[in-house]
Amino acid sequence: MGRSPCCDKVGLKKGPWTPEEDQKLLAYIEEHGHGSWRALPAKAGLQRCGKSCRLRWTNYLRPDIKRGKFSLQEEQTIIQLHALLGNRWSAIATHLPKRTDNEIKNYWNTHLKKRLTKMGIDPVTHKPKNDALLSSDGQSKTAANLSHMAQWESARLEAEARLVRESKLRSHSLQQQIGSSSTFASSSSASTSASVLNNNKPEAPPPPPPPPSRSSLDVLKAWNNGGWLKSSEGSGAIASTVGVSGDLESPTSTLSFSENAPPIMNSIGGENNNNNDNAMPMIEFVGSSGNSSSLVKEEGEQEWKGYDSSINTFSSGLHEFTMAMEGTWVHETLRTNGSHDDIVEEGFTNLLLKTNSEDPSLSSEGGGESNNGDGGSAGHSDFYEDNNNYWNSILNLVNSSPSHSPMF
DNA sequence: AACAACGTCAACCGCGCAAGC
DNA sequence: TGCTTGCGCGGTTGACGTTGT
Repeated sequence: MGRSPCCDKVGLKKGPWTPEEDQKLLAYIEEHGHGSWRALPAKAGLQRCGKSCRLRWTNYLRPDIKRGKFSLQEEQTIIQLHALLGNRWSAIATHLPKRTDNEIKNYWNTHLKKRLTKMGIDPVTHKPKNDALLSSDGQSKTAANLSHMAQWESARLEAEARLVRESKLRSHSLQQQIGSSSTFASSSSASTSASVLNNNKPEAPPPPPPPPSRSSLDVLKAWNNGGWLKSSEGSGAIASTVGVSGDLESPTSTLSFSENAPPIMNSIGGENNNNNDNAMPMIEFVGSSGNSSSLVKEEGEQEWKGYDSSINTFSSGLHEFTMAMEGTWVHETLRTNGSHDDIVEEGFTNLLLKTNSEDPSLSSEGGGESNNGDGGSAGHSDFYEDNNNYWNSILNLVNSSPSHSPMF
C-alpha cells in the first residue's frame, strides 16, 4: 500500500533509451544474466530503474525477438486468442513465439481492433455489434456462460503455460549443469517434464479453481469428437464424452504441450502447408485449401475480405452453441449430417481469407451485416459449419505448443 | 510550405500477486 | 500472520513520423 514508484529516485533517467544504454544493459545481461532487476542498474552502470531495464530488455533488447510486420497467421492467432482470452496479452504472447506482449498489445490496439470495429464487429466481444444489440436475455445469458467458461479455461491455460515455462527454465539450467543435451527435457511433452521437474518444487503451481462445469475447451473437444451428439441429455452428455479424446488424463488440463507431436486436430481435411522452420508452434487451422501459399497478402484490408461476414456467423453461432452446451438445444445440422468430418470442411483461415473472387459482393467497408451468404447458396448449414470451425481453430491453437514462447 | 490531424509504438505508470522475512 | 519487496501485467501516455488540408 502506498508503495513509492520505483523510479521516484532523483537522478534516474526516463524516456527513450540511448544506444549506449542499450549496449550497457545488453553487455551486462549477456555476461551476468539479469538477476535482480532492482539491483541491475547500479551493477550495470545505468541511471535507470530496474523496472525500466526489465522492460527495455523484454520488449526490445532480448535476442529472440522478432520485429516487424505481423504475418497473416500471427494476426489470426491474435484474434482467435483474444476472442478466448481477452486482453491477456502475456497469455496470447505465449502462443506467438518471438513476439512480446507489449508488441501484440500495440498491434491489437492500433491495427486489429480498428479493423474489427470497422467491420462492425465488437473487438471486445468479437460479436457483430448489431447482434449484441439484438440479443435477447437468453442469448446474453448463454453468451455470458460461455465467456465465464472461457475465463476458467484461460486461467488454466495461464497456469499451465507458467508451469511449462518453469519446467523449461529448470531443464535448461539442468542441461547446462550436466553439460550435455539430454533427452530428458526435450523429448517428452512439456507437461510431462513439468510434472517430473516439479518434484523439486515444494508444490505445483496452484491449479485454478474448478470450473462450475467442464471447461469450455473440454466441451469443445467433445464437440469436435461429435461425442456429445451421441448423448445429448444435458450436461452429462458433455461429461460422458470427455474421455473419448483420450488426452484428458491430466486432472487439471486437457492441453497438450508436446513439443514434437502435432496438435491433436491438425489439418482436418487439408494439407499442412506450414513450414515451421523456425520452430513455430504448429498453429494450424482446420481446413483445406487454405492454400495460404496461393493467397497474396496485400497491404491494408485486402486480406480481411470475407472476414466480416464470416465472423458474423461465427459469433452468432456462439449463442446456439452455448445453448447446446446447456443441454437445451441439439445441433440439428450435425445430427442430420452424420459425418462430423464432412462438416469440418472449411477452416477459420479460409473463412477469414475468403476473397472477393469468391464473393464479389463482399466489401471490406461496413458491408458485414448484409453479407450473410458466403457465395450465394450458403444457408443454414454454413452457419453451423462456421461456428464449428471457429472453435476448431481455437482448439488447434490451444493444442499447439507454447513451448517456444519468448518468455521461456 | 505550414499546420493540423492522425497513426504508430516505445516507454511509463499503477496495480495485483506471490515470495520472503 | 502481517508486512515488505520484487516482479509481471495491462492500461495509458507522449514523442515522433506520416498524411491530409
